[in-house]
Amino acid sequence: MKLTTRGRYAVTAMLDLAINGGKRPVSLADISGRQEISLSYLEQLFAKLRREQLVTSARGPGGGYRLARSGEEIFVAEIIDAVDESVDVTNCQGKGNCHQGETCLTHHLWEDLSGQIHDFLSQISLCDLMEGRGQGRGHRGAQQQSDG
Amino acid sequence: MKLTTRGRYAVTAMLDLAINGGKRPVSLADISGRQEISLSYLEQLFAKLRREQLVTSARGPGGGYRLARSGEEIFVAEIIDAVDESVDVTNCQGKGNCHQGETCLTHHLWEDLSGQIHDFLSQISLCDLMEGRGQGRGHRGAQQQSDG
DNA sequence: CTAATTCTTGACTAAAATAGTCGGGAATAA
DNA sequence: TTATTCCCGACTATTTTAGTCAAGAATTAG
Repeated sequence: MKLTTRGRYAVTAMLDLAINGGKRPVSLADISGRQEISLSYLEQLFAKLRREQLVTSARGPGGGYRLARSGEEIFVAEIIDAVDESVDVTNCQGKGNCHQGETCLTHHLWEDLSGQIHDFLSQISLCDLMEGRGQGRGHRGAQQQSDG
Repeated sequence: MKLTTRGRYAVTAMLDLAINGGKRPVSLADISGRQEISLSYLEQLFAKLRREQLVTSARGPGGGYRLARSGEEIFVAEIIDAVDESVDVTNCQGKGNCHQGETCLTHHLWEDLSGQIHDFLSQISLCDLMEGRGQGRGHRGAQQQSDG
């Protein structure tokens, strides 16, 4: 698991798709305009998102992209996984050739931690983000209250 | 919040410090040897860790670094924050000059999400990692059992 | 004091990742 | 047929990451 601007772009774009995608597909040009992400960069990202079957595409005029599933069934972790290859936690690549075990220990721990973050993000769907729920549980105190 | 190998190095190094640091400080040379991280790179990381008061230093023979607080009071999020400047979630820098509000919406959401990850990592202390608890709750099933 | 050890700092470099560009194509709807 | 849109690969610039080097300051041991 890795967390960079690239993943943010992908989540943002998918969210745009979720928000603006009704019956008709949404073109990358539209997303590019709204979210101020370069078109060609979006193309690269969506190539990956399509490969991971998070979106479907339609060519030709009026074409564009659609979510492959409903927003409730697409999770942030999937999106980030699709576009950000995960860091390799490897000095030893699991070869077990760490001289002292210490190395392996910390690698294991990081891997575990990374897995927890992944699990965490696997609970947050596009729908959750849209509805401002974030994660569906109360969290971070009072951010919902200002306009309540 | 950002999650890269650099942060992993920092967490690993701090964990090494927590494990191997008794009464005497631990030298970067030792950590470098054990964790196979280049000495000079560690120097850079620890400069930041020291600036953020996560470690204290002692020069001269027998010198090295010590945790500034107990392992229970140092959290993963702090370590990562210290060495990885956070991604800026900004097209509009909060200036509010987003033409449609859409942009601001997604930025806000990402910011929120990022905050949640941060909160999550703020709950995990070095001690938790050492004790293999990860986060102190049951999670990810059976990872402790293989060598039990 | 001297010498060895260790942190401290800054400048520099190489390699990789990120973000973005360009150009040609293929499918499709109008 | 033509405009639109995805599709794809190669290319480039910038930034970040990781690592190197060298000089210097503090401290302990002898």
